[in-house]
Amino acid sequence: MNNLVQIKRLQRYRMALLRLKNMGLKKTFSHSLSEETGVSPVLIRKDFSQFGIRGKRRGGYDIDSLLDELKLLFGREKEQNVVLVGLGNIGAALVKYEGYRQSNMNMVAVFDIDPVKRTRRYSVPVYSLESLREVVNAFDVSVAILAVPEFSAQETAHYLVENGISGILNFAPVLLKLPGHVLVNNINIMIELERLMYHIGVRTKPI
Amino acid sequence: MNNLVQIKRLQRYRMALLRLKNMGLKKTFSHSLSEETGVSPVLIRKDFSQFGIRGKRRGGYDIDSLLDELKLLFGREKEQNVVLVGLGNIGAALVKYEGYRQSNMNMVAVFDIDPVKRTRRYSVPVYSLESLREVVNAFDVSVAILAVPEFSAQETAHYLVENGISGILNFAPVLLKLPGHVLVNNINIMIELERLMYHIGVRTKPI
DNA sequence: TAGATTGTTAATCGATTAACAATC
DNA sequence: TAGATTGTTAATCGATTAACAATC
Repeated sequence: MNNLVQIKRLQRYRMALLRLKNMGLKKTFSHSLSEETGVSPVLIRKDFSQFGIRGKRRGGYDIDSLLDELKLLFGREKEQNVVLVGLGNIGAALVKYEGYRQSNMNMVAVFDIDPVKRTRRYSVPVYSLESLREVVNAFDVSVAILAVPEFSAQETAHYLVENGISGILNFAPVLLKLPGHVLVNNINIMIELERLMYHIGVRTKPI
Repeated sequence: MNNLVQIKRLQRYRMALLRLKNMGLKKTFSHSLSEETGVSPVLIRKDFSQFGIRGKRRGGYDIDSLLDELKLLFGREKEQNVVLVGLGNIGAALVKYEGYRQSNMNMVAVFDIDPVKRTRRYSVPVYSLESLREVVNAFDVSVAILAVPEFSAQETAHYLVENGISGILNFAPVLLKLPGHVLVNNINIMIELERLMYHIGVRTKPI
């Protein structure tokens, strides 16, 4: 099993389960989850089975316990701290975003080189990058959101890694070159739009 | 070949090529591109070959022509229009974002149900959702960015599809249920962070 | 020419599915 | 019990890699 792909599927199952729970359902079956997620029923059962999640032979899966097991699997019982670097358009939107609490995450600090931006008042303190190491140590941070301009992304990412960060959610539209032990997830809006357009185009293209 | 995965790789090659071009290089080789992207040299050559992109047996690939061919492949020579729906935190950041032009995309309109938000002045006009169909027809829009709150995402997405949208870049943290012909790309910040944390956690977990 | 690199065909590997046994 | 569903083992399928031929 390609673990990366499998983990993505597990996250997808969880989103579907939240939806079903929200609709007031208590239990579900591999075929219902399949309908919600587009993943085949066998594969769903196999994924669950491989992570030690068991259903009832005839009664399907209990939604609440499924969600609990997934939460456990993703280590979401204990709160995890993140930092944000860069207070531009996207950075500002990300500080104001309210969803962290709900996912048991906590944004403990924001960093920006611009002193003017550091005077802005958010629910999260804004520091100069010089304080990064201190914050990383104090709050045991291993993951950072990188939302700086393209031209400084590589340099800043490198600085983050030097100061103890080992996972980066990168919003800058560049391929970061970092030591092999560092994990990077890229969010690139243009690339996502482009891929949508490509697939739509191909589909509607005359033979 | 899983076309979805292959297309993602091609986009990745392009990002690497832009970096190399930026560094002043004129040509490259499958092994250099491999170093930049983490994809094996054979697979890179195979990908190019399958899309009819040819190198020189001994001289590698010309970066500019490679970029041209990829641009052509992704249909990026002709401008494509998109709309944005939802002017919340993320929506506001996305209107202000400057990268569309560069990718030969054009945001032609923003939609929000809140009349107060419609008075805000951006470089893009803000309308009520009632005008959606008109804009879609006038500007031949097939892709929309959805940045509305979670509770209204499903309903709004459905409305978009009813009015001619067939590709959605979804920022709302929900699994959208839409007709099979509609393509959805999800951008979910919490899920990305969570996956980073999972992989870091697994890696550092004691045996 | 020798060496380096592309491009392709065959082999391998891993992920998904089919078949079916287990059981509630 | 019969029927429905899970969970697993074996088969298939597709994607990646290995091997190598082509050629600049």
